[in-house]
Amino acid sequence: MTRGRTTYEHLRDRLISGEFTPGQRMKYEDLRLDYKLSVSTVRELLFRLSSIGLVDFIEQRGFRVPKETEELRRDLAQSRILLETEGACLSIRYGGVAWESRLNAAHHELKHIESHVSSASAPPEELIPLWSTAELKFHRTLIEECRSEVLQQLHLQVYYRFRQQLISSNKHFGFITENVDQHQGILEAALNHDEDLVSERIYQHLARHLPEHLRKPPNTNHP
Amino acid sequence: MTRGRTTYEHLRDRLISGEFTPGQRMKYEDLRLDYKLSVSTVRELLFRLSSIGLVDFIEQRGFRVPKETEELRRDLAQSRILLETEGACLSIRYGGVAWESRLNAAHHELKHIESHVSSASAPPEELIPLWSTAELKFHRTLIEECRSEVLQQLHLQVYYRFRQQLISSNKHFGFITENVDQHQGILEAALNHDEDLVSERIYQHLARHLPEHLRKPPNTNHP
DNA sequence: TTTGATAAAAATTTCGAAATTATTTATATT
DNA sequence: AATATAAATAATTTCGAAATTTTTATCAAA
Repeated sequence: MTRGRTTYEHLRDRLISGEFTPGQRMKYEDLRLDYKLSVSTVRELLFRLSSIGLVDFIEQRGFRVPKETEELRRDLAQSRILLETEGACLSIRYGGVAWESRLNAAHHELKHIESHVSSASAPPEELIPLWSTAELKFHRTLIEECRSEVLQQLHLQVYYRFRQQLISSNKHFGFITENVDQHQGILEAALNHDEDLVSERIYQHLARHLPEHLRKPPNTNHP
Repeated sequence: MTRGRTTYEHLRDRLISGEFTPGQRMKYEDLRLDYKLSVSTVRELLFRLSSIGLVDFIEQRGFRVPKETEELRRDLAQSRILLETEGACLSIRYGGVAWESRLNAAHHELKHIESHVSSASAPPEELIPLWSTAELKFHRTLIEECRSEVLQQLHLQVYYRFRQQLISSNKHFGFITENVDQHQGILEAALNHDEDLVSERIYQHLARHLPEHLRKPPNTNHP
């Protein structure tokens, strides 16, 4: 494994766990010192990160952590709904028992972590990365049998950016108690092969990030 | 404007006009000589290109022009349908007269070029870039009032990759006579604010890239 | 002839500095 | 005091070469 790759992933995780302030400049010099790399390598890494939207690049004035805006959060939530409902419905259609079993496993893992988070008075800091990983895994598994690499790639991008937007605004890193039931609900609908219900529940899962006038259930893609 | 930027765009256009063979290696040395740049700069450009999927990057073995596969073409067509129908329907809902007028203009431009292409016995080589630009413009205008920056970004990525897949397989660079009527049909449905019909026609426009068993009209998102 | 090891060549990755451009600070003018 | 200009500083962009890794070529053994 190259140093570029490992550093890339490390930096990516820092970016989605809110270690940088929105709007902050990502200076080559700082990162060069952090990771003991040359500027060119740092620049290259930042380009890779910008390709999934985790940093913004502006010609001749470098890289910045994206600003947090209500608008972008809404946009990302809406895009997630579009991609995830489509992906989930296709997975229900094409996925077999093996998939259902993997989805079950991913949910079990997630539920386990969420129960720990919920029971504590304050969400314990050290569970953040664990929960993040498990939540991503669950949502990725949900769409993984859609038979569209492109859809899955796009979804991953949007998911990362969405998480990044939540992390620094929400002190609870995007976790709310409702999540537990919502994840459960999505799982059950998927196992029942109910495409409409899955769509509906994915929508409800993300609806709180939409403005009031958009908070009506979308008409399903798959009657 | 930096040299990086101009070269980036030049290279992007070469990639979507089929100047490179699918599977071909993008060697630093070759490009360095072509553009009189250093390797690091070339590498950086390739990373930027890979971020929109126009070249594939593999750790430790550089960049390649993506292979052409039936599968990927189908995937990209399907993804375009998803994004473009959603974007078009939202644009119909939110866009005003100004948008309709811009869409009309974009279509007029496209139609003009397409009439030239159709009348000729063989599609004239020099019209390829003109047609490409006009087609992109039309489809981008179609979704530009959807109020989702993210959706538009994703669509652009998918569009570029789709075009790249078509170019080298099809000697006619993706142009067929049916396009003329199809574009006309999409325009008319949009101007009539008929979301279902727009979805249906966008679908038909791209359906020939789908395998037989998927060639039924999708159930509309917006009853 | 094929297989597999070894050496040579070619390509990729990383570096640190030079050149360019933006930003800040200081100075002068209205 | 406010604005504009100029110098100083800081950051970005580009370079070309060194270090590493992969690929290709060569040759001996089965």
